[in-house]
Amino acid sequence: MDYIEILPRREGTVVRNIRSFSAAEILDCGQCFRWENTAENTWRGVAFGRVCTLVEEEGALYFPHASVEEFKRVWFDYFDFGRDYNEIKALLCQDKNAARAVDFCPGMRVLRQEPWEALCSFIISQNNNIKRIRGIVARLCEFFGEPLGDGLYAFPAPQRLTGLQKEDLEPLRCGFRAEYILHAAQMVAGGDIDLQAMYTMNLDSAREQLRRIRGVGPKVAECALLYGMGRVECVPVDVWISRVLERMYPQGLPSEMASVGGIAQQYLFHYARHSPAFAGDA
DNA sequence: TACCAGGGCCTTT
DNA sequence: AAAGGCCATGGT
Repeated sequence: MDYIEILPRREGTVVRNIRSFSAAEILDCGQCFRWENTAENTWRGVAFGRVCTLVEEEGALYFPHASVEEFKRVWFDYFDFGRDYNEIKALLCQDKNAARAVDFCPGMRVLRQEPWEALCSFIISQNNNIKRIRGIVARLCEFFGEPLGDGLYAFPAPQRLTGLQKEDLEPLRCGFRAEYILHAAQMVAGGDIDLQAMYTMNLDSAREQLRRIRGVGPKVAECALLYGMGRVECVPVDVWISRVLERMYPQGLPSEMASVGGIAQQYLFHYARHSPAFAGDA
């Protein structure tokens, strides 16, 4: 297990003995849409209604604006420090293909984002590219989220969006997704769907409930469960993963990986999109 | 069943 | 600079 050390600094918190962490791999891989590389080794983002600054140092991570208490309460779980990635990587690397992907991005992790933000973000993500998704999400937060200073905004709660008409979302320029967002907000705010319960409930029931939302198909439901509800056995299949499955796993992912299939998918997705080796190999 | 809407980014030409 | 491909879902 990674035993990370969490220590106060005069300003903020430093975390040492971190393995398996690369901010670029984690924050710029299409699993989240609100982090920016603001300076060398420095990233700034918003999650759980809080601004977070993160500096990658030699063998450590520095959170200049987070107290030890806030780190433990919010960011420890968000960055999934409670999970032993070394153990998972060891398991995945028994397979030759997965080992290549893990070697390509050994600092990858699956974030534990807020359920509503993940659901809403991945509704926006459908039939869309990462650049544009980031723009739409940014405008959604600017128009409807609580200001947090520094020109940053919280992700708007579903309650904030109920009662809006799709015309009200025109400034987001999200096209046909506007009515999907509003329908999702109504279902969640109205209690028709309990996102919190989806952390632990039967997986197929969760999938079924999510798919009652207009605009939520199998891919989006799987993304919401994986990135928003901590369901790491979920494997969203987009075109990239579909290529990976075709070429590397025509019989499907090995059953040994099933319990962490979503994490395996994260390595493989990044590998397929960015490795010249994958692109070059017909 | 097959096909298209919606729109902006990307790659190729 | 222009053209064409891409994308997840729902509706026709």
